[in-house]
Amino acid sequence: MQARTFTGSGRRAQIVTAAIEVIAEVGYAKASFSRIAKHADLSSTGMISYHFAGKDDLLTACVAEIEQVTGAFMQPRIDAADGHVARLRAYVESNLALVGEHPAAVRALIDIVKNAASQSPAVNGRLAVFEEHFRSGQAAGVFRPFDVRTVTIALITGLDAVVVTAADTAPEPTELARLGRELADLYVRATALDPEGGSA
Amino acid sequence: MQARTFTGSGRRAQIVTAAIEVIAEVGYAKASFSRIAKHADLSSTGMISYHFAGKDDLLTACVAEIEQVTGAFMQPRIDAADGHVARLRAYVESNLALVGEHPAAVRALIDIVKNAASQSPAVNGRLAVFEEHFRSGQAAGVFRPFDVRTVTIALITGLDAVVVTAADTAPEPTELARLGRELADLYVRATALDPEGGSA
Amino acid sequence: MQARTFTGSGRRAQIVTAAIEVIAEVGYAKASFSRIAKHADLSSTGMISYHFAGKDDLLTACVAEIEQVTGAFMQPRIDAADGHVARLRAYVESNLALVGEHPAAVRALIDIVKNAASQSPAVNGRLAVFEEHFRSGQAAGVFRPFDVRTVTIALITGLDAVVVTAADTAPEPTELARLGRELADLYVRATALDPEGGSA
Amino acid sequence: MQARTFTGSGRRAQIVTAAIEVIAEVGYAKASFSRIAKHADLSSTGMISYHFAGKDDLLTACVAEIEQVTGAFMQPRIDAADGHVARLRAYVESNLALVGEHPAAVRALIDIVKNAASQSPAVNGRLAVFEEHFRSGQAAGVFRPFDVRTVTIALITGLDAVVVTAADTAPEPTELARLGRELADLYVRATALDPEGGSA
DNA sequence: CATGAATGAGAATTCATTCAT
DNA sequence: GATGAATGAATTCTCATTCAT
Repeated sequence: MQARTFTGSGRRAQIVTAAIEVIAEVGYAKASFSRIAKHADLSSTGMISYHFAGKDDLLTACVAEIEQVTGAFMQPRIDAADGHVARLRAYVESNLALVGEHPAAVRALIDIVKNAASQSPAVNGRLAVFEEHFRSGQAAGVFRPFDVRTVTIALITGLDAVVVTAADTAPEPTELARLGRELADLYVRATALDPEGGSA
Repeated sequence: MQARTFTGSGRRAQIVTAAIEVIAEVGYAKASFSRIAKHADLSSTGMISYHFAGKDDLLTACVAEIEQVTGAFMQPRIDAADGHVARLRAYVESNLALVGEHPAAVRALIDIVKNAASQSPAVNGRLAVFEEHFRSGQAAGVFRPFDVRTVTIALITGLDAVVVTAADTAPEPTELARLGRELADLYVRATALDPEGGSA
Repeated sequence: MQARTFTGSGRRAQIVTAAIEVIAEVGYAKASFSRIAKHADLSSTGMISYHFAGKDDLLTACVAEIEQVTGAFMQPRIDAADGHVARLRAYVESNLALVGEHPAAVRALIDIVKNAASQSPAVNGRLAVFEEHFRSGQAAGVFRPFDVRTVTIALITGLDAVVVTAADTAPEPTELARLGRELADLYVRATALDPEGGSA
Repeated sequence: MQARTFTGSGRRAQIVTAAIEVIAEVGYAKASFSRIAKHADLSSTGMISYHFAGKDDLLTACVAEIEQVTGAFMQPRIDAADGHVARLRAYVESNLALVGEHPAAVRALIDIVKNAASQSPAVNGRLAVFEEHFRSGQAAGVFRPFDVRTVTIALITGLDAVVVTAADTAPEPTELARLGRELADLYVRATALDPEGGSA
């Protein structure tokens, strides 16, 4: 059922893997074809241009690959959670746990997202999932009424920033878990219904 | 009395202004000396190198200039607020309001911060102010106990992202005010003490 | 069998040749990538950067190429000479004869040597060969005892200067031969044992 | 009688002094107006262009100044020597002794001479003095007959090279004296008449 | 399919010189 | 006289892309 987001030929996969590692190491801005080719033990950058239509194409492939990997890690944890609030918490916590498993992928993804035009599909995809979650949660009466788009932007980028910070310092799994709980607490409180007995 | 944080000679100021506008327009990554020189009606990029020791120096000057401008707008509004919570709200709301006044400055600053090394003074300065505010608020018993650093990172970057989004769409002042209130609500709730009567 | 000290691909060789000629013409200091590219009919300096890691790399390749050429000319003449003194003479004379055969190579090499840091391998290599020759000659009792290093420096640079001067005026082979004899005489006398019957 | 080789106004002298020090430090090639201005505590390079017609003019002034200084040191020592051979020896030895007194001046002069066009007056001046000395010595029958020009070039540049090497290592005065004697020995032997009893 | 050489635009920086004040 | 801002050409190097083999 799963559409093949996979990178096709061996060469493509090899290049994508190298690109992700390079982006994670030196950042999006400095991830030139040269550097990626060198990292992938390719003798020339022509190779990359041959397999990808351009830098955007390569980046898209990287994002797809990363989402494959991160999805495989996070999705089961999110699915195991019951209810909108628990799923929000599971998202945040599994995202931080992910840092311990695939630090390069995480760092690369966030760096790409940060630098990509905000209209890019990758960015919008992540936003859309969150927005939908909040909207249905509001409909179900478990999230307070707030401007879904604005809150989504704030929370996702905040989460990204914490994840990047964590990835930079490579902390212990227990510390990652703590950060996840901290942030999940923050987000749950931020979106929770007002206490019912409140006079306001 | 105020030491001149101002950009010194006329030319320097002109270049800084142009640089800010260019960064706001095309982004940090593409803000080359060429582009800035063209924007500032300078005949050569050598001009810029003459007035600034390098790209870092120019960027630092830009940040200083922007902080001058934004501080002048936001500080009085923050100072007018009473108490930690109100000040947090004032910060968020005046930051959004600022978008209507100085969209280029806002966009440029955030782009610089995003791309600068996280150790840069500009970044750390903003974080430090927030952290201190949260810490004293916790001591005063108006914020719940949370990991100040983690929460600060999440909230500041979230705010930045909303601000950038707002700057991109150039909404009416009333819409900006609404966004400010939305986000302030979010942050106030996220950091508020638990209701005292709570059974949990 | 001889490992290829040769310049590898055709382009590299072409660039090295052009570089040597340019250095010979305008001197080390003014031998920019631009000039070399123009001389080699390359459309851009990027070409050179593509084939060589930097200016040092190109220069090293030039030196290797020149030493290849000059060695092929001088070595047989030196080897044909018998004894330390005759070999010293053969070195000096064949070096001046070389000017008639490869004036550009000779001029370029000396210019590079002059401007390179004195620690560069090219410089040290030439010195080492001479020093070893003097030392073994002293041990064999055919050269008087002198400070080998100091004398070597003086004689090599003196030889270089005469060679360059000769290269500048492009004299007849017979004139080159005469200059060679003159200088060889000078050096042989300078290093010869004192006459045995000398009272001093 | 001595024409005023002195640098005229205070500013000129200041610039010349700085230029000499900069050339001695970083070499002729990297001795830009910027660097010299900085070294001289001038706020702009325009100052230099104002006082000197161009780089050549400044260099000429440097050479004149250096020759003033070195002449003041060497000339008395040379004049004190009796006879052509002794004067040759005195020249060489005092030149090496000079390294201990004015290392910057020595280094700068040689660097300028090395890089200047061989037709420059500075270069020719030094050669002419030597040539004249050798010629009159030959006429007086104290030097053997040799090609004066060729030998002069070889010996002067050899001397320069040893001097530079010495200047780089900044040895003790006694070591400088030893080097001077070594080289003087070399040159005296190289130019000496054949032993009279020789059958040739 | 794959390669690696070629391309040409663009990057930041340094340079000697000029010129209005 | 003196200044320092301005100039524009030149420097090495990197970039993404193209193309013939």
